[in-house]
Amino acid sequence: MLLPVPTYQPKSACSSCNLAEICLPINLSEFETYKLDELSPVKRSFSRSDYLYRSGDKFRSLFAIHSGSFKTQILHEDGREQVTGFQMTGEIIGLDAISTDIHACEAVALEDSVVCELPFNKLEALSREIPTLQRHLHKIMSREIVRDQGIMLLLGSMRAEERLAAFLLNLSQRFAARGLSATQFELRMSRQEIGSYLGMKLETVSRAFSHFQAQGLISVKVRTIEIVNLAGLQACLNSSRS
Amino acid sequence: MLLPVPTYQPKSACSSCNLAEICLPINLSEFETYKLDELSPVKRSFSRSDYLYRSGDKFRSLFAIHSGSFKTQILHEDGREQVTGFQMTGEIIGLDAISTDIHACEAVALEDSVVCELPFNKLEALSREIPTLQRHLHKIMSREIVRDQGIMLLLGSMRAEERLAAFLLNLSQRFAARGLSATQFELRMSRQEIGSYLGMKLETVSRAFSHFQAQGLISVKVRTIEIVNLAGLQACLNSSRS
DNA sequence: CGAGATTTTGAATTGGGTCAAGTTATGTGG
DNA sequence: CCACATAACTTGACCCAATTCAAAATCTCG
Repeated sequence: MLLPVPTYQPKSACSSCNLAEICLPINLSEFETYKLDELSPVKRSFSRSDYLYRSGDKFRSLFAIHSGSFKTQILHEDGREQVTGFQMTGEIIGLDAISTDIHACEAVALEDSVVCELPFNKLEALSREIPTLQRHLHKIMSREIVRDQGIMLLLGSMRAEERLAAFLLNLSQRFAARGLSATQFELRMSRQEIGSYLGMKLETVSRAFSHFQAQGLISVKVRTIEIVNLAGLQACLNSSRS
Repeated sequence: MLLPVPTYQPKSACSSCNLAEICLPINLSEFETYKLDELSPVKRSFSRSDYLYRSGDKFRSLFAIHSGSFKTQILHEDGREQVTGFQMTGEIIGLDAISTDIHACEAVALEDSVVCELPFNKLEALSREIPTLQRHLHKIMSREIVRDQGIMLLLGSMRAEERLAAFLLNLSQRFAARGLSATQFELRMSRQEIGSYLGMKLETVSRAFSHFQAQGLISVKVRTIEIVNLAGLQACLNSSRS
């Protein structure tokens, strides 16, 4: 299976980079990287508030975010909706649709973004040939499960300010992992969207921001955030009672 | 790849039954079923409150619940803990551990139970050979993601009684899928555990049960539940405002 | 520049949490 | 099998964090 293929230049700069998620690097041999081009991923561009997919759409592909960011949200019959995640460069979305072949949630661009479309049947075929890729895919899915369970913990047992602190610290880590500042960043989402994600009302989000600022933990100017006292913000989290 | 192997009697009655989850049936050819025996799954028994695995344990296997039921819960550093799910016969647990090779949560038997241990590296090897199994595994993982996101919706946007109604209706469906009564069942978990799962205090769970009973929706005798008015309970769910 | 959207802040309200007491179940040892 | 101890559950009264409603301030973008 491991035929040696000497020198190799990727046909598309994209195929490997997209599966090499920032937080979960994948190391492939040259031959495997070569095989990966069979995916022939297609890049697609989106403007702010464009839908990448909608609830009910037929599932064909996973999407690797090449640049920009998205939110995913589920819609309940009765109109209730909830943001289930914010995804940024290097992250994979669409995993929820594998289960039924229908997208269970919808993905909306939070800014101008580019995604790389990864046809799922090709991904499955390739991961049968490349065990490293197979394991990688499993880890990506499992990591999503762990992430979701972390949100369940947050929603089920934290108070409003703890949730926001956890949210900001998570963003901070993710920006840092991408080589951006861990302490200064621009929020791409509204208070309403943050609130939906964290299970609280937008007013509560706003108040929590103001309170953190008053405590000297952060500096807020609408969507521009600076974490002034990172340790202090972390301390917020550990101050639980129950 | 699809060599015909005529008549076949499963060596162990277990290998196929465990992957053929009740809610997600898998259809394999005889040869594939034969191959599946390479998993050589081992059955293990647990008494009530035994740990199947603990947080931090090295990951080696997934577990198919053969009989009985479990709860999974995550422990936060600060002592906070949250039940992330209740699993019953036919369901697979341990998916969270694939991500890091370390179990992120712990699984505790709610009653005397038997599980089937499925070594994950064998499962991966087999799913490279049996595309149907590969797809099945992906669907199982994806379904867990969808389930978790459903809980996020529940925790983030439902009121206490809606949560309990959703919980009871979910249990009802799962019992029905197993050929048991959809309207009469025994809870295997305490009020405390239900509360942890639903993000509310045990007193609130108890009050919600009492209120449903007062409304004539259910009949509660501690852990014995009868759903008297199923439609009424469903109506509870759709009575949202936001 | 101006209109609509987003955010902030205040005041009043309330759902669920907390604390506490009493009741009912469960399980163990005699 | 019963008695007792302990755990689990229910109910009440009070309280507080977060929601709701409202209005003003600020931002965004055509």
